[in-house]
Order: sequence, then structure tokens, then C-alpha cells
Amino acid sequence: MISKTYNPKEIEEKWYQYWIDHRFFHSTPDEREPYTIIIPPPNVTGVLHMGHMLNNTIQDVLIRKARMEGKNACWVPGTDHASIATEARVVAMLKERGIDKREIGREKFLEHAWEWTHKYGGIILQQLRKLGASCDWDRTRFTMEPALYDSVIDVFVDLFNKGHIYRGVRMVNWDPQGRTAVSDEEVITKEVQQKLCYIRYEIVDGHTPVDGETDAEHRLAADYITIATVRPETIMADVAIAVNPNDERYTHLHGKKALIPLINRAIPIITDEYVTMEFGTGCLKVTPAHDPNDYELGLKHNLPVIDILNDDGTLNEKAQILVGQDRFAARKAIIRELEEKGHLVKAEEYKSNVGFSERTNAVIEPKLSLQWFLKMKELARPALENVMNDTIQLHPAKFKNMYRSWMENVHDWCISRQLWWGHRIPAFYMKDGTVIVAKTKRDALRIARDRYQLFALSEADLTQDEDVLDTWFSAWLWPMSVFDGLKDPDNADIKYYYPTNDLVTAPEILFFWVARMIIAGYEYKGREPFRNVYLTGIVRDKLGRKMSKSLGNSPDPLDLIGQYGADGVRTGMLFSSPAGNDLLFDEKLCEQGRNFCNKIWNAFRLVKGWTVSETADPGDSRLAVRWFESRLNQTLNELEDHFGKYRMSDALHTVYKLIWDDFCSQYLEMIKPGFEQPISREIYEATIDFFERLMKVAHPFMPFISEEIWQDIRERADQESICVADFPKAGVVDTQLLADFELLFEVVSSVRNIRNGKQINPRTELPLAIRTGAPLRFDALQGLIRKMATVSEVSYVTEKAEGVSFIIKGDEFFVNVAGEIDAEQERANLEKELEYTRGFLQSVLKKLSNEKFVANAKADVVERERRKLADAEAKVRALEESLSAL
RNA sequence: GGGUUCUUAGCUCAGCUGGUUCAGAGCAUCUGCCUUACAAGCAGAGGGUCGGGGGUUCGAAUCCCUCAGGACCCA
Repeated sequence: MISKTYNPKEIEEKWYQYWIDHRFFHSTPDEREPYTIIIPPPNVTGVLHMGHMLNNTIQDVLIRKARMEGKNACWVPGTDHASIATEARVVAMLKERGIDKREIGREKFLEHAWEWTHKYGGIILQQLRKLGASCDWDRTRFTMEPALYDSVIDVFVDLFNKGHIYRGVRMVNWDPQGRTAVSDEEVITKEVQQKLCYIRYEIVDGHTPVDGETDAEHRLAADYITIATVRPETIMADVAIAVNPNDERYTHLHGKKALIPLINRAIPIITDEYVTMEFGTGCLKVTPAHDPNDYELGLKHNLPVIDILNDDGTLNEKAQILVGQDRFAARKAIIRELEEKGHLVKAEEYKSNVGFSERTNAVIEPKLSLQWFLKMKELARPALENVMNDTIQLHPAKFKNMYRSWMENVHDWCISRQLWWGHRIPAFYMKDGTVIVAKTKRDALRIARDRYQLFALSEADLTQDEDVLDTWFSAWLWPMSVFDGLKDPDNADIKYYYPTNDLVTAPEILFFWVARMIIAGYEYKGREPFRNVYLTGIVRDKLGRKMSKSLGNSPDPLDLIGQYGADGVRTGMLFSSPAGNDLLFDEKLCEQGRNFCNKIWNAFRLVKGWTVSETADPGDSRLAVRWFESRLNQTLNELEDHFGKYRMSDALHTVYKLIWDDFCSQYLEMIKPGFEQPISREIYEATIDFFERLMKVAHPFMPFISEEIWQDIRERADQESICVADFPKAGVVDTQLLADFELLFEVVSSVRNIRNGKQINPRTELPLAIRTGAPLRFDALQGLIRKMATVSEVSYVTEKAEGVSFIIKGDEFFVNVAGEIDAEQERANLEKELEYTRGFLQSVLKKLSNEKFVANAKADVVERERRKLADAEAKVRALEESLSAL
């Protein structure tokens, strides 16, 4: 006895194991066309979240379909070392144990990090199996494993030797919490409410002291210049005050000096048109060490740089005051002090943009530091071109604009990070600071000896750069490195699988990652790394908030799978996820997915429960079979269209409607034998065949239930699986037949509607009379109409018949509801419809009597209008007759 | 401030090259049904001036302008 509801749990485990045991997901190069996806590698120590669920469901749908289409499908899984995120977690873990990262040193720290990685690494990949992900697990890679590590180092050395990498002092985004530089893309700017402080700086010699004058009296008489700033704690790093040369308010101060409050250091007042006269007081404090714009200004005017901040965001001794205090504590303290000493004019509320570290959420500090950079302009060119010319297609294409603007204004990429967990920069310093870039210390030594004729030099004289490379500097090689394409450029895998086909990822990392993979692909393989980039949206909660741990608004994906089944969750995610649009996740969607599974399950129960008769007459079911064949083919065409355009959600909806509406609600109802009646062999076989094809079509979306049913619906050999069965191809579509059935369904629905409206029991059979000019058309459909609409008999009339009527096109139908007609109600209904139809007729007439329309519109459009006119006229006539007959 | 993009039913969204496959889907709501596959279900129904205004056109949800509001990217 088959269970009344679908129970995903044991079925999912059973089939996943079966797929793994039979290595259906494993791929090796052969003569078939390859279809390749590389997974966006999740953080090695991460756990599955809703974003992964969406992203990997889409990849699995694509790869499963390709596999069924006979392509050599290869989905390469793996994980990313996620430098800063992982290091932050390991640091926190050690801190809990009372261990300080700096005390134990690099080696020990890395031991802990690896331990952590081995403990948690791969959890996320295990979780993906629960989702049904059909990755080639034998190919699992990790960005820090030796082979991939080497590739990253090789690429660094190569790019350095080509002159693309340089080391320089630049203003970088400093994360004082992570104590590392981060790239521009890792900074999230947010609007923050701040205090705009107006601070008075006394002009030197602005007032000549008079004998016997007290300090207070002096200040009262002195001349001042007032600046506005949101960062009063940096005034000690000021090196100038700038005013606009055209600003007449300050002309008299040009060339003078002002004293920084509290520390009384004199700084020049300079002029520059960069200063906005309208903002604040029109006077700008210039602090080159702590503001990128000021830095530029400082360079231009040859100003010194005074850096008053330590790496951890506390003030250093150059600040003279508040030394050792955190920048934010210092800000509060200095406002207080400025106020007490009479330097603060006012402080007003002000909204401005502040950068936050993507990883630690600390406020980013612009900081001058010595970092490694990759020159981007030249490298980016082919990556821009080949997206603009659609060699690489973005889905949806609207992201092309954003991509272009970014690539056209690309900045050099700061690739060094002051961290230990990652690929250590292969730069070695001699005692005098000379840099040698080489893969190993030994290579570096050889180069140093040769280049500088220093034959006595030993490895002990070289020290390696302490920093590691940005995580993305390894991730950008992923499409090549997973196939060892950099180490061994001519190996069979890279030649076969590269370029890969589709990449599925989030728009958030279009620049971080996608653009850079394209750059690296062209630099090292001379080709695009993938042909299509499918950009998913962000999974948000019902209220539109991004799902996050801190908000606690994200369900645990594994709980969801436990509750609704993997297939239910997969379809739930896809039901509402058009490409590139955010998905407002609601558990109701998973519920809908689960219900869909249950619907399929019950259709299967029905079919399995039939007894087959070799002698029974197929009767009208033959026609139903012909209809469904056409409908199925028609839908397969639609489906291909959706897949071709990467409309995954639409594709799923198409499958959903095909199975639920067309197959279950219409087809099965038409062919269903009566109570305890057998079904004919012919129809049974056709139905099994349909069911089998439907399961194949559903399989990419719902791999588990489709496998379970497919395995059970016919005898299968041990090696067989739906995941390697061939995906159905569309056959012939009989449009006339489809149109006839549209009519049939309309008749059925109208009869049911009448029954419903009159509160007649659905099982009560009613007679139907048809007044039509084409009775032949209905002859064939008669039997099915009787069955579907619970009609006792169908007759043809030439005059108006007894009962409630309805009109479809020019044909009129009468349902005899045995004296239950409410004449008044009937009249009202008819009049309402007549009014509507007349209005409709008028609008069509108006169009057709418009000469310009007839002259300009396409022939088929005009023809369609003529048909509408004829139908409407017939309907009006019929309605008028019915009314007069009442 | 510059750019991109959106605004369609109570909610979430489709609607492709302007034209009955054009006003649609799912959910929610309402009305009947425990009909022998399925109440996680069946049969139906109601609900929208397509953000406002203007223009182009024989014809506009669709193209153009403008206003309002949101989102994102960049400064």
C-alpha cells in the first residue's frame, strides 16, 4: 500500500546514496559535448544559508538538465579559504581560550587555523548533498590546497614580472578591527547621523596682544577662522586650512597662519578651488593622513603628512593629546574639551556617508600604508569588451550597464592583506629593503646573488613579506585552477572543460569576483572563463530585509528540508525568483512546493492503483491521449524557450501547470476509469509513458520524487537512473486539437459553474443541449463533456431549449436544471452579458471602420478583428433571442 | 550630486519586438464540496484607470518627456 502522503526523508537519503554509488555525477573528458559549472566556492568554515540554497538549486537544475540532454555534465564543487572571515573566527576562538594571536606567532596560529578548517571545512558541502546537489564530489577543491596555493603564487610572480604588480604607499581602506587593508569593494558605505563640529582656529598675529591683557581677553579680541568637520579628533593631524581663492570672506587671511586648538601648532591657510564655498563655513581643514581627498590636496600643495593613528584605531604620540585613546572615545573627549576651552562654535546634526568593513563591520579608516597593488586598466580591457559584445552574457542583461561603468573606471587593486591565513606574498626583502619577488626563498636567493653579485648572501639574509594576498586573488583563478589549468596548461581537463558554460552567482560580487575571473581568464587562457553569468537576487524575508544572523530572520535551510522535503524547498525557492530580482522568502512557498510533491505523489498512487484490462475499450480516452500528447509537446517548446533565456522561475511554473492543471486536473480526470472499473491496456501504457516523461521534465527541479516515481513506474535495471535518462524532446503539436479541447474545457467549466451557482450537487447529472452550426465538432468531444461536466446526455437543438444558457463564440448551450431556473436572475445575467458584448462589438467596429487601422495594421491583426466581430455579432443575436424567449 | 533600474489585483511578481495567447499567475479572501488519488485536496467566484500628468501612434501596461516615490551602483 502506497502512503497517502509523500514522505521525502528516507526517499531522499536512499536515492542520493544510489546516485553516489553509481557515480552518476562523476565526469571525465570524452567525445561528448561538455557542460561545465564551477561552484562559487563557499567559505570553508561557513554553514549553509538561504542564499546558498537558491544559488545551488539553480546550478543543480542547470546541470541536471544538461546531464539528461546527453552532455558530459561536470559541476565542480569546492570551498574558499575566506582569508579575513576565517582568520577573524579563529582569532575569536583563540581569544575565548585566552590565547592572543600575536603572542603565539604565525606558525602556531596557522596550525590552529588548519585545525579549524579540518574540523568545520566541508560541513557546507555535506549540507549541499541534502539539497540534492549533483556535484562531481571527486573533484572537490580548496583554494588553499597545495596545487591551488602554488598557482596563486605563480600568478603573482608572473604578473610582477610582467610589470602589472607594484608596491607603493597609497591611501587604503584600513580596517582597524581586522588590522588589515581591505579593497574598495569590501567597503560598504552607509549613511550615518553624525555631529558636524564648527571649530575656531585662532589666526596667528590676528590680534596683537596688549600689555596686561589676560588670556581670556586676548581670545575675545583675537581673529578666528572657523572650520566644520565630522572628525574633530583628527585636528591634531591637520597641516593646513584651505579656502576657496574666490571666497571674499577669507581674502584677508590668505598667506596667514592659524593655530590648531589645544595643541597650538601653527598651520598655513592655503587656497584651492577644490574647496566648496557653500559647505560648512567654506573653510576646510586639511588632514592628509586621514582623508583621501586631503591626501591629494596635500600632495598638490606639498604639505607634510602627520599620521596620528595606530593600526588599531587608537591615537599615537603624534597626536600629543589623548594618546592611547580609541578614535571614537577621542572624538567625544575632544568635543568636550574644545567646548570647555571655548573653541567649539556649535555642533549640528549632519548625515554623511561612512565606510564600514564588509567583514568586521568596523568603521573604515583611510590610512596611508605600503601595500601591493595590481594595475587594472590594461588587464581589464578584454574583460570589458567581451561582456559588452556578449561573448559573455549576463542574465539579466541589465547588469551590463553596471559592469561597464565599473570596468571603465577601474582602480588599481590593493591585493595585500595584513593577515596570516591565506597565500603569503612571495616577496623577499634583503637587509637593505631591496625587494625580490620569487616563488620560493631559494629562487629569491638565486636571483639576488645573480642580480647584485652578492655571492655570500644566504637565505637567512632574506625575510619574506608578512602579508597574504586578498582572498579574491585566489578566487579569480578558480575556473582555471580547479582543473589545474595554470600549473599544467595543456592537461586534458582544462582543455575539455574550459571555458565553462554557466556561472550562477550574486550581483553583489559581480565586480569582486566575476569581473576578475574574466580578467584572469583572458590573461591566462586567452578566453572567457564562462559563457553565461546567471545573477540571482538576494534572499530577503517577507518584510524585505536581508536575511542575516544578527537579525535572526533566516530559517535554517536544513530544518526547512526536514519540514518540506528537499524537492519542496527547491521548488519553493524557485517559485518566486526571477533572475536578478530579490526573493522575498516566505515559508508558504516551501509549503506550496511540498503540496506539489504531494499532488504528484497522489497522481502516482491513482495510476498505480488501476487494474489493467486487455479487453476494455479505450473509448474517448484515445482522444484525451492525443490531446495530452500535443499539450505536452507544446509545453516542452515553451520550456525550452524559458531555459534558453535563463527564466528558471518561469520554467518551473510551466512544469507546475503542466503537471497539476493539464495532467492531473484534465487528463487524468478524462481517462480515469469508473469506480472499480479496469483501464484498457492501451490507455494505461500511454499514461505510464506520459508520467515517465513528466517525471523527466520535473527531475531537474525535483530530483528525489521524480527518481522515486520513475524507478517504480516501470521495471528498471540496477544501473538505471532518471538523472541520466534522456530529457524529453518536443514532438508534433496538433493546434486544431488543442483548440477543440480549449472549447471542451470552457464548456465543462461553464456547466460546472451553473451547477455551482445553483447549489446543485456535483454528482447530479444534468442534460446539455447545444445549438451550433458545427455539430460535428462536438460529436467527438461529447463523451468527454459528459464525463467531465457530469452531463447525462448531449443533444443538438435548432431552437432555444429549456434551462440555463451560456454562449461560447457563436454556439449556445442549455443546461436543464429541472425547474430550478430563477427567471429574474436569468434575465439579469443575460442583460449584463448582452450589454458587455455590445460594448465589445462597438469597440471592434470602431477599429474596423477606422481606415487608417485597416490600412496600417498587419493583415493578421485585421483578420483577427474581423473574426472577433463575427463572433460578437453571433453572440449578440443569441443573447437577444434568449432574452425574448424568457 | 552623477548613473542604472523599478512602480501592474490585498501580497509577491509575469507580461518578450506596441495589436485577443492582453490586462495574467501564485498566494491570500469568499462560496460550495470529507465526490474511492490527493482537505497538503476538488469545483467555482470576486478583485486592477497597469504610480501621476503630458506626448508619439490608427492603436500604449509596452515607445518618448515630465513629476512623485523606492531600490541599487558610483562620488
